[in-house]
Amino acid sequence: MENLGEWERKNLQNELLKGKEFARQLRVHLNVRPSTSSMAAASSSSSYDGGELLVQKILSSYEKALSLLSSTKSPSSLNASPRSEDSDHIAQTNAASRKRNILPTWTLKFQVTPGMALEGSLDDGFSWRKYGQKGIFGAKHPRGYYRCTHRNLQGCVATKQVQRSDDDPTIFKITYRGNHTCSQVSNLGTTPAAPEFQQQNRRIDQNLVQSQQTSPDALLNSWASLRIITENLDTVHEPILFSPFSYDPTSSYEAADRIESTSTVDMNFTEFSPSFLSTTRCGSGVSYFSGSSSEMSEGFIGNQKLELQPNKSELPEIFSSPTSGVNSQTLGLDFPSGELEMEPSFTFDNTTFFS
DNA sequence: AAGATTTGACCTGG
DNA sequence: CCAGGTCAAATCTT
Repeated sequence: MENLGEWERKNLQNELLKGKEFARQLRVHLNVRPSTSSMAAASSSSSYDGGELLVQKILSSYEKALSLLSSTKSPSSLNASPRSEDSDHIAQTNAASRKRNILPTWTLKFQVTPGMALEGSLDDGFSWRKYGQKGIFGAKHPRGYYRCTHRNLQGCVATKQVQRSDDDPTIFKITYRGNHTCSQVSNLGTTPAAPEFQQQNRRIDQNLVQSQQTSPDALLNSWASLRIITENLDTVHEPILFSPFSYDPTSSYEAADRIESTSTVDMNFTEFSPSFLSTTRCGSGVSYFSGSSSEMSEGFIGNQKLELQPNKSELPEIFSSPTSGVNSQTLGLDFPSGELEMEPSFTFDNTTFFS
């Protein structure tokens, strides 16, 4: 029985402030972007402006979230979602169930390729501990329930549910609930990932390192692309930022006005497991994504391309632990300047996911 | 031995 | 009452 209300709120506020600050820094970086400025000024101006625009949106989102947060005192103020109005009348006798209502939720979809293992719970960079599995009415496959490993130690409330798709068994729907509030950041090679996955991790990490060291494009190729599908995004209508996993502990929270909205990210993983993301273990948040609302129907639809324009020096700062300068150690993702266009082509090689 | 997973029981909201 | 979510004892793994 934890009473995380105040604690949660504090954390949220802290992270929002951090995120805001980082966004500010990003803006500075964007404004003084050195290398590509002169030569590529003309060619990249549009994307550059887009970056500035993104920063502004991010900042305004943070402002909004912070003001929402500070305008109220009680933890229940987090329940600023549209649906909260419905639940306002609900008796607040049960903190747990109430907490359930206030946690931001979003959904990813993964497509796996048969043959390879699916250990690590589709390792998304966080360490999860399975606490339940249940058959779901009308679903062929059971749903797995995971919570953050550091739940007890750090009170991290993040949970996720993993369910294999009925129609396409290679597709997994992963629903994340709550942002990570734990602060552990692991280093390369010391990830608490699923043991049987570690050999694979090592290999992949090496690939990653090589990708980083050789060319950012290689990494991008590894990333392939991903596609975002959003669902139930009732309040947000413009794409802001997508980080598929746990890159960015500092920009991870969904804005308060978006709590309970759900976005779906579809991605295939080809030959490159996201386990390389284990370098950012349990930061303070998983991804933050939003997108224009689009109906969510079958498979991979409603593709919405996200354009990221990370700079070499900028991204690690965003996509790393907020607590310290572990950038180079965490991901060190070197994105080339310019557009990063993602489509679903990651492929998981896991089959024992629901063993 | 400690931590993770499994699994049936229990709890809660609709 | 039922489906979904969580708990916790038993079991497994390292």
